Amino acid sequence: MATLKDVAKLANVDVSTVSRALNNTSYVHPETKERIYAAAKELGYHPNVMAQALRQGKRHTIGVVVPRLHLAIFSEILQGIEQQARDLGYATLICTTGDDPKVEKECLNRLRGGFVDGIIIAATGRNGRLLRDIQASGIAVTQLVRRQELELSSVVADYEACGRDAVRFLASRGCREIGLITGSLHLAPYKGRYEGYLQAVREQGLEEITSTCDRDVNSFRYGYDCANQLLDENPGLEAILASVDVQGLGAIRAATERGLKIPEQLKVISLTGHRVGRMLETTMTSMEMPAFEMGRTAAKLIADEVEADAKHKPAHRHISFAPQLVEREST
Amino acid sequence: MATLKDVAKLANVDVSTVSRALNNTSYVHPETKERIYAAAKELGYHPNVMAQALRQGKRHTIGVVVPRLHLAIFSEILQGIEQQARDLGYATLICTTGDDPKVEKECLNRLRGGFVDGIIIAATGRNGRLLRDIQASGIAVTQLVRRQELELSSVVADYEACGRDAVRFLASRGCREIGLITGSLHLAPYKGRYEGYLQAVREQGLEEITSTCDRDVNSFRYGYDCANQLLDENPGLEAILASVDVQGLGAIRAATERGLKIPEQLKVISLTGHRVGRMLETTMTSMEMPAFEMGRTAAKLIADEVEADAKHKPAHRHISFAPQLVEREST
DNA sequence: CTGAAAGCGCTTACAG
DNA sequence: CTGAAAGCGCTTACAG
Repeated sequence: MATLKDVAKLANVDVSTVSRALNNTSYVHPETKERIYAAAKELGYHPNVMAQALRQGKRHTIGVVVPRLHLAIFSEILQGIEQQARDLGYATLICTTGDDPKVEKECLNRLRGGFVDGIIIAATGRNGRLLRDIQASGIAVTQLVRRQELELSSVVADYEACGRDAVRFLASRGCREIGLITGSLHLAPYKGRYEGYLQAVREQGLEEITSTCDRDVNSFRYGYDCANQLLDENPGLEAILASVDVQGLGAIRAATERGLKIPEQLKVISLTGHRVGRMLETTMTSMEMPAFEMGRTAAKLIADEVEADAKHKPAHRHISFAPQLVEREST
Repeated sequence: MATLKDVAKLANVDVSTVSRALNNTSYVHPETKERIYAAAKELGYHPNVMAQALRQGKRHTIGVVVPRLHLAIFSEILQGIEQQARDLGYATLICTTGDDPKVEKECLNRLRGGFVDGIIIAATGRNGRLLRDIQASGIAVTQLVRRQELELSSVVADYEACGRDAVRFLASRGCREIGLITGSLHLAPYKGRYEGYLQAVREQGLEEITSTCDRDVNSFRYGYDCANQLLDENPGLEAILASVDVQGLGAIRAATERGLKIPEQLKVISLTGHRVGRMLETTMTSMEMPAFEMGRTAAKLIADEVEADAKHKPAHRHISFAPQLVEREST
């Protein structure tokens, strides 16, 4: 790799002049500039970004830490983050944790060591202290999807509304027995959906019917097993709310295998839609997430904070997006 | 952020001693070590990885450049890359290009400038020269899924076998009219699947029936439109081969809307399965990709090359994986 | 066992 | 308009 020094030698000037010419950071005699450009081109010079970063103290990079990418909403949110970040001149560095606190800790420690200016994270919730430390050490941190630390900025969806609106919608269609497939209430999105569900269920004078099981929660199988459990225990069940799309697929499959007609005998709604619902044989009614926008917003938040003067950093902000009920064939 | 210097001052030793103690790179008196550890802990010291990298010339980071993550096989392959990379002590930096050559170029130029030791890429094919330059400049490059440059290592699936095996399987079930939804033949995977299809179709004495359309190729809509086109033009069509899972979803939907029973009146196979087929109402027969293994292998390849002596770099290697036909309800 | 020095590749006051 | 020098935070021969 050619360095500034090589270019300087070839162009017969000092490295500082090369730096100024290439970065357009001060006037350089046009002829000199010419020579420098030619030399840089000839050598195929590319600046070493690590050296730049070390010198300038800015890395122009955002780290994103999410539990998983495959068949999850995070891969869609990431598109928004990446696009916005690119527009603002930032690169994006993605880490997945599989929701393992240890892996998450490793990721964070790697990132904090100079790799990034800011971190966007959908956290396990077990490294809150570390996250606050990182923020305190001068790296901007924004929570994504899961809001666990109130002192850190966050971009989330209104999960309570998801649960509430879905129940109200079903009630307006005459459903009285509505089951919810949920997950660990330690995770804010599951808790939120549950609370919204509960509120609407009570308000409608219905009974609470929920199910969890002992599997990877973001999976087809989780939805499948829970749906079967709900149907076994509630012969009169009229509708199932799945927390996420892949659970919804599992629920639909379970219903199909039992010979239940959707939506006549059973209605199904996904409370976290990310473009999957409309692709199915029986399309699935979903609370569609503004995932792309959420990603863009998180990236913007981080960039704003990074670029603010150290003296008046913006206060942390909590932003919540409203998902939208998109009615399809499963209801 | 605390630096080595801060720790040195607090522990009353030279920075070099701190470095040696923290990295266990030479004997340090136990008592001194103790003091240093304590000081590091007190200050919450974390090494600046950019400075380390600049000094050592190694970054312990692999860049991954893929067209997209959402609902695509790349998000599954990435799990393999990340896990293997982590096991080998590398971080992973992901960029998505949306298959836009310009964005790809930007990504590559950013990565080459010191961010990574190696790059794994599913390329657009329009930056071949740049990729060879990068490899020549000392950054290891491995192609993923799409093998376009024969001088660069690659990890791909046997796409010809996908097309061939699927046709043979259908022929053995008595199908005679088999349509293929394909994409740009400039991309190796599409070309491979098409050629395998063609070979088997001829060998079975059948007629070639293909379809493309003018949309984003990795989409539900692409599969939906092409399937409709195939069905319109070939009233006797017995089976559809979709290139990727989301196209398969589109094809199934198109068939359903026409009132065709799957598999009795129409069979559907996805030639690039990544765990979606088994989640459907009518589960989809697929050529399942060993995506996780492919990811692991690509990461291993890069790491091997990075760690080899500059003198005897391993020659480039082309590795091909055999997908597996998993029969489900759609055939 | 530990310190002083050089240097990774860059940027940026400071002179002139 | 340009050069010489200092320094970002680290590692690593070189002495002692």
